[in-house]
Amino acid sequence: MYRTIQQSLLARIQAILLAKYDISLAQLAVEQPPSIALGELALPVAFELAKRLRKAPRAIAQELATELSADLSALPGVASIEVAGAGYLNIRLHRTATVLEIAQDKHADIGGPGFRLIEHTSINPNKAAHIGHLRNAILGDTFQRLLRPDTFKRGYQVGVQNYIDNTGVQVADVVVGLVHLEGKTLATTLELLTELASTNTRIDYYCWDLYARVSQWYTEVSQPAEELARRKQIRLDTLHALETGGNDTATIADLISTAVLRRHLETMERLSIQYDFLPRESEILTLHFWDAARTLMLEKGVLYLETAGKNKGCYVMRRAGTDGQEEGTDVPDEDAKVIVRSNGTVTYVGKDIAYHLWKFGLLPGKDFGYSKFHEYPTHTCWISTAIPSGPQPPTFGHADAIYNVIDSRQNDPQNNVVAALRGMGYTEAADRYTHFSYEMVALTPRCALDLGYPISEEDQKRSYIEVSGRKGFGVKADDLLDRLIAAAKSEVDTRHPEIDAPERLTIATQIAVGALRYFMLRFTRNTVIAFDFKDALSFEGETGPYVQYAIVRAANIFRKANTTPEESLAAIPTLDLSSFFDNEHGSDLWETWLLSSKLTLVIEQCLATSEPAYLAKYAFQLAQQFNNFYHRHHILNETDPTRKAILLATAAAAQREMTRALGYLGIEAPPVM
RNA sequence: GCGCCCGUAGCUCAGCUGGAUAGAGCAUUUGGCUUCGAACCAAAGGGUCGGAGGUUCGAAUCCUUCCGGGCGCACCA
Repeated sequence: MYRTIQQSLLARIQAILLAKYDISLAQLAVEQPPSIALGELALPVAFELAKRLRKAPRAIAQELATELSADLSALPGVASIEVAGAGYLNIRLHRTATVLEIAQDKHADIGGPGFRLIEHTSINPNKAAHIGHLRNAILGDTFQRLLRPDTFKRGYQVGVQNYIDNTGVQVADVVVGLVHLEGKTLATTLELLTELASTNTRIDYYCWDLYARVSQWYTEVSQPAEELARRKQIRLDTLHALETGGNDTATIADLISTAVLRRHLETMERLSIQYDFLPRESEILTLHFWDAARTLMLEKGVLYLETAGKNKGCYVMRRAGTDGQEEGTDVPDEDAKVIVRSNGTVTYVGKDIAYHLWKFGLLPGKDFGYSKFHEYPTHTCWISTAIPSGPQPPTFGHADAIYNVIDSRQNDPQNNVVAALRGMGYTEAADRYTHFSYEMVALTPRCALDLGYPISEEDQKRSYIEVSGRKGFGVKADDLLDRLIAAAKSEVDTRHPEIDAPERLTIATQIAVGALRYFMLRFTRNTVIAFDFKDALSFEGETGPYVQYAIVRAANIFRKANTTPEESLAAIPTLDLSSFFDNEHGSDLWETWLLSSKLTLVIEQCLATSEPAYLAKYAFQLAQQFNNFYHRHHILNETDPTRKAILLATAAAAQREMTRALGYLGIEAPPVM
């Protein structure tokens, strides 16, 4: 609702500026005054114009105010306009009219045409998911929820994919561990998988340790140089076998990576995170996506053969952010990015360029085969295959815009892919390519010590320490979630002994997920999260459970009052609201309504900046506002029936928007807690 | 050396495209459960917004520079 009023106001101002001063401003700032007593909206536009019109800001503001006030009927919801301070244009809303609109759930719509592809999670399938992967998946999933069509907004068509690098060195390393450290064959690997399944041992946890052992095995200082060289060669041979396919080594890799992938999907589903499609690198290789991309890149002159210098014999591309060499000079661009090695194999960036051309539907004659991989309650998750089989899915390529949730350490490679697209003349695709970048999750030294990792004195002085899958150093996603559930469970057990045990577990799980998802979303993307169990396990203050608790409190009121939020809101048009909002005394009620009406505005802000943290912040602020309201007004004891009905409706409006906001954050509100 | 990010209260972080007295949470101190549940609320203390210049009516926000920290810069993925 707030958004609607804002939009009509801005349109009106711009029309006036054009007519009166012949000025058109693309962007107009709108704020909220420091106190509600000054109004609901503030426009600093007069300051902006002061220079250009060579007039005092206050004088301009006065002119605009007069102009706007002349036809208030053109501004629905606006009660008055006045000049304040050094030249602010302060707008007061018609409170009761606005409350009526909010009660009827009128709000601006969000959405548009086009298909948007979001890639997130993308964990190498050779180890358990850790807290860094959680940040990625939670960011991506939340953003996807903000875009997707639902009952609140028209939204955008979206596809969610999780890229699986099943033929890379990381998987190869685990295969090296199985074959060369554990002495496994294809047959005994199968036995191992059944054994792990029967003893309820997680394959991803098993691989976590094995991967760390292999990494250590490659660099064992006690070994002679020849032995280490032999081990490195084993690694390269294994990687080569995976890329080629059609051998026992590749089959072992496929068994392991698929089993680990299934665990990842389970882990993420615990957090209500789901996918539509799992494109795998193995198909990008076997379906020769790169060949089509290379042809295209050569045609467009983006890719060229280097004939001299250190990259002689390689196909290279100008690196992102460099000017390259002058035309006609013979000096090789030493800084160029190698795409095809001198031995003819393609690098990671090359494969990524091919993959991204596919995403935009720009890779001629190439598509994945698809088959069903996993069934969610509401939809199917597909996986790439070399040969299509059975029923076929909706189209996943041909995106109009893409969002890649990938951590900031991948800035360079991502920029190279964009540079390739741009170089090929696909400027529109390049413009609609969003690297949804975020900083890593690291551990505080104290946390690392608590977990029993040896930390050097130097590291102990740092504010955080980077996690490392290679070293097996980090906090596993499922372990963290289990600890959160246990902590929430013990609270629920003591607070609600009357509830059945399974129900208590459900509630504890909802609280744990709420705490975890909120924790990962409350930081803005480019803040490094220094992870600490004390903060992550907290259910108080600025946390998910705080918001959940506010919703539960509201629910209790309606239950005891023997009514529903819907009924309470429906009663608003029948009430005489005037004496309750249109004075200073009614300001705290009004502020609750006003804040409740800002969800659309906040979502649009999140989408425009690719920053879900704003929504987390909003959910918390609204819960704070509600809790304050809750303590100030004892609704059930209220004797004036009109006042009681208005208080109930106020609680209902806040509860409705808190629930929605949490829904977009992927957090459910438990019935009790 | 080059590129990106960060530096705001004791700690962890917000502060949107420059705007009205710099805000939260945690921690500390204090007050509030016979009340719709205290996973809560209220209050207090606590900040030269890393330093220095500059642009502007106006800078935590933009520009320059310096200091401190992080992460990237392979014929690895």
